[in-house]
Amino acid sequence: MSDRYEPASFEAKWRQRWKDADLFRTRTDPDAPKFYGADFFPYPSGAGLSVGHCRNYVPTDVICRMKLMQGYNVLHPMGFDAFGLPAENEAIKHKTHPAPMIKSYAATYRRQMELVGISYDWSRSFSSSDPEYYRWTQWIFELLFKRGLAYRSMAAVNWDPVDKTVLADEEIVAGRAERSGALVEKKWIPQWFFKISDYAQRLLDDLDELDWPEGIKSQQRNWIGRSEGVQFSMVIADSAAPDEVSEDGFAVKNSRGALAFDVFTTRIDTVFGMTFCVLAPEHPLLERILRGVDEVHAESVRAYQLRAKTLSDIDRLATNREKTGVFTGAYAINPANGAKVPIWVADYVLATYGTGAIMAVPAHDERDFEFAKKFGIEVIQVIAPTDGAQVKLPFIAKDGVLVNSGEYSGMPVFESMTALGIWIEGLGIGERKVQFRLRDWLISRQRYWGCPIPIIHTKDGEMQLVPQDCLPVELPMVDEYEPSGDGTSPLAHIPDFVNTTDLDGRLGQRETDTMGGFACSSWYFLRFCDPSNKTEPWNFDKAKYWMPVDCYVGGAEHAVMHLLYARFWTKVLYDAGLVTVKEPFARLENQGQVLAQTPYRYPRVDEKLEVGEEGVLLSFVDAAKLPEEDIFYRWARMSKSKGNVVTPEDAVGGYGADALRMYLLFVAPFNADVQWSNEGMQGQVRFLSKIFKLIDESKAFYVPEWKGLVGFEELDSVAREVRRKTHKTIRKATADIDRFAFNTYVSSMMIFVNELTDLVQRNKANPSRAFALTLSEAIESLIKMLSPSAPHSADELWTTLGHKGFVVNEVWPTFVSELATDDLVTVAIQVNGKLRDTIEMDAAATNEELEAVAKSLPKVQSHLEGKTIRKVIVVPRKLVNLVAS
RNA sequence: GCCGGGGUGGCGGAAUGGUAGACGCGGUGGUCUCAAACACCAUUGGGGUUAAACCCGUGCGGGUUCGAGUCCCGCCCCCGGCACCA
Repeated sequence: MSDRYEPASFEAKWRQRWKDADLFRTRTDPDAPKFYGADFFPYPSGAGLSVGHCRNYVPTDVICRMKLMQGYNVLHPMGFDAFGLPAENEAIKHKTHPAPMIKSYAATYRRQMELVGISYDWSRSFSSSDPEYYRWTQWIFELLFKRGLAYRSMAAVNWDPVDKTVLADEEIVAGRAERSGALVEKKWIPQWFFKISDYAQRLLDDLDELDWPEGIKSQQRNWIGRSEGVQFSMVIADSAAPDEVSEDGFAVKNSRGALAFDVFTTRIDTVFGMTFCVLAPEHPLLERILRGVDEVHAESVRAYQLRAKTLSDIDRLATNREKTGVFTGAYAINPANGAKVPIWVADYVLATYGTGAIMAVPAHDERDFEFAKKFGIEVIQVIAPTDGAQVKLPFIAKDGVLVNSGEYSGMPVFESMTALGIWIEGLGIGERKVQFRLRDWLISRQRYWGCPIPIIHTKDGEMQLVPQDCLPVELPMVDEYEPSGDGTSPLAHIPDFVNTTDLDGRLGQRETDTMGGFACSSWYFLRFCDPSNKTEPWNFDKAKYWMPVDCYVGGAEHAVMHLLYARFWTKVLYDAGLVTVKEPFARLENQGQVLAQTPYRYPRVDEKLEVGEEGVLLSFVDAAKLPEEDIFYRWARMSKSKGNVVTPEDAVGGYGADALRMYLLFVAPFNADVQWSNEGMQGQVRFLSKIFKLIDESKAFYVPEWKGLVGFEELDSVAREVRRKTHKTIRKATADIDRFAFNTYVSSMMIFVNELTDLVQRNKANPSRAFALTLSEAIESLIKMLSPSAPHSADELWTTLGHKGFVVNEVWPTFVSELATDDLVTVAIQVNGKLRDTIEMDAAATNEELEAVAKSLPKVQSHLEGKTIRKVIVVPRKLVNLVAS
C-alpha cells in the first residue's frame, strides 16, 4: 500500500468488488431496527449529473452507511421521475421518443452515482414511466376517484402557451409558468382536479409533528393559508325577488325575497365601517345586477369586465398597481346598521378566493382605503386605540375598541369578533367560517408523456373507471406525439387509443389527458418498500415496516409542490387503510447548492440586460479571448446553460471519488451553498494522504486482538490520551452525522488524525504495549468512522491492516463516557469576567483548590491590586471568575 | 408589506450562557527541486511590543448576568418564499 491517497490505484477496484458482492442489497434482519433514507426522485436530464447533484446524494449516503454499520436494516433506494414535461420537451428537441431516451439518461445517472460510490440498492430501482409502476399510479387515481377526491370540471385554468398544456397553481410564479417562463393565459376547459382542499386542515395541523426545516413548514402554512372569519349574506337594495340562482361555488342566494351575495371577512369587528362592497369582475351575480340598473352603469361594468378578462394575471397581480373599478349603480344593505352601500366592481377582488365579493371598510383596510380615496367614497372609523388617541387612517391594528358601532361601541376588538359572529349566526344570514387559500390540485395535462388517466367516457356522457384488472391503460408507442396546442392532448388524435368500449360493451372514448408528473412522484417512496409486487402497489406489512421515510433529502424548491402532494396522497392512503402513517417523511433536510465561478462581461452600450442579470454570460472559451478588464466573475449555480458545470467524472478523474465526497461534506454546512474550488478538493487529497501515511506508519504496531487485551493492560498516560481522543472523536462524529453536521464530522476526524500523527511521531521509537493496543483501537475506529464519507479509502486501509471484507459490514464504534473524559483540564481564570490566565488542573480538583490556585497566579494578582474580592464564581473543570472592586 | 433563515478573520466556517475564531482554504517564511508543480515544517483576527504586558474585536444601539457570538428589547442589512387572499 502507498503512504499516499492515490485514488486511481484502488477506487475502481473497490466499486467493482462492492458490485460483485451485491453489498448494498437491502437487508431485512427481523431483529434489527429500520432506517429509510431517501433522496428526492430525480428527473434524469440529458446533461447528466454535476457535482452539485452529489451534494444531495453523498450526505444521505453517509448517514445510510453509518446506520448500516450501526446494525439497522437500511432502505436506501434510487429511481427516476421519468414522466413529464422536461423529458418530453427534451425528446421533441432531439426528435426522438422519450421512452428510450429516458432509459439511456437514467443509465448515465446510475453510472455516475456508482462512480461516486453511492450505496443504492439498485435491485429496487424503477422509473415512473414503467408500465409496472404507472399501473399503480392509475390504481391510486381510481382510489381517489372512488373517494370523491378526483373530479373533472370546467374551470378557468392556467394555460401555458409554450408548453401547450394547463398547469397547477403551484407551478405558476408571478403569472409565469415556472418551467417555460411563458406568460400564463386563462383558458376555460374541463380539467381533472384532486380535491386536496378537503385535507387543508390536516395538512396544516400535521406539520407540527414533522422534523422539517422551519422555512419549508412555514411555506406550506402560507400556501395553505388558513384564515378565520365570518361569511354572511348581503342583500341588494330594491332588487326584485329573483328565481333560484346558484353557480359554481359562488353563494348567490335567494334571501328574504331579494338578490343577495355572500362576503367573507376576517374583520367582522369593522362591519359598521363598511361604506361599499366590491364584486370581482367575474362574479356571476353581476349579470343579474346589471338587469336592474340603468344602461350607462351596465355598459361601464360590461366594459370593465371585458378589460379584466383580457388583462393577464401578471398585469392584474402587479403590486402597487393603481386600483381600478366601476360603480354598478346598485346598492347593498349593511346588515349591521341597515345602511345602503354602493356595490362596485373591481379587479382587486379575486374571483378565486372566498366568495369573490367583499365588504369594504376603508378606515381599516389599506386596499379599501386606497380605493375609497381614489373614487371619493366615504371613510368611517369604527376602531380606535384603547387610549382614545387620534390615529391616521387606515388603522389596521387589532388592539383597540369599537367606536361608531351602535351597541357594540366600546367593546374590545377581539371580544367583538366573537360577539358579532354570534349575532350574524343568530340572524341566520351567515356563519363563522374558516377559509383556505389552498385550491384544488389541477392534475390533467394536454401532453403525451405522462400517466394516462384511467377513465372511459360513455356515449351518455358518464365517466367510468377502467376496471382494475385492465390496468394499466398503456401509453401507446407512437412517432407523432407533439402537443397540438388546441387544448386537447396528442392522445386525442390517436383513434386506436381513444376508441374503446365501456363497461356495458358500448362504444366509448378514453380520457386523453395525462397526469402531471407530480402525481407519479407522490407515492414512489411507497413502491420502494416493495418494488416488484405484481399484484398490489405494495404489500401492507412491508410498507408498515419501512414507512415513514426517516430521512428525506432534497432541494428546497419542492417546498410546496412535491412535498405537499405527497403528504396529501399519504393521508388519503391512510384513510383508506392502505398505509399506517399519516405523514410520509418524518425528517426532511434541504441541501445547499453548489455554485461555480462563472464569467460575465459588462454589457455594451447598445445592449440591454434582462431584469436580474448582472452582465452578459460568457463561455470560458470566450472569456479567455476578451481583455481581463471586460470580464468579471460571479458565483452561479452550476448548470449546462451557464457552461460552468463540473461533472463527477471531472472531479473523480482529477482528485478521486473519496476526495470529492469529503470535500462536499466538509466545505460548508449541509444546507448552505457551496462555492466550488479546486483548492478545496486538493485539501481533501492532502487530508486523505495524511490518513494513508498515518496507517502506513502505525500498522507495524497494530494488534488485531486489541479489544480482548486492552482491558488487562495497565495504561500509561500516553495510552490513556490515545483512548481519550479516540472515544471523544467517536462521540463527536456519531452525533454530528446524526444531526447532519457533516462539516464538523469531517473536521473532528481531521483533528483526530493530526493528534494521532503527533502521538505516533513521539512514541514510535519506543512504543509501549499499552500504546500499541490503544493505537490499534484508534486506527480501527478511524477507518470505521472514515468509511461512510470515504468508503473506497476505508476499504483499502482496512485491507492493509490484514482484514478481509468490507468496512461497511463492520460494527460502528461506540464510545465510553469515562474513557472520553479528560483527567487534566484547562481552566480559564477571569478577573471581572475578563480572561487573565489559564491553568492546567487535575479534572478532579475541588472548587476550593481551583479558587486558591487562581488567586495565587501572578497575572491575576496584578489585576487584583488595590481591590477587594467580592465574589468568586467557580465552574468545575472550566473556569474561575474573581469579582473584585 | 407578511412569513422564514441569516449577519463571526482575506475566504468557507467552529463554538450545551463560561478561554471567540476549531477545522480547512488562501497568504507569508522556510525545506525538498536545476527549476516549477506536488509535498512537508513554521506562522497567520486587528493594534501594540525586540519580546511580553496590554488594548480592541462576533451588523448597530440598549438591557439582563459574575460572565453574552449565544438570552431579552429596538433598529439596519443580506438571502429565500409569498404577495391586492378580504
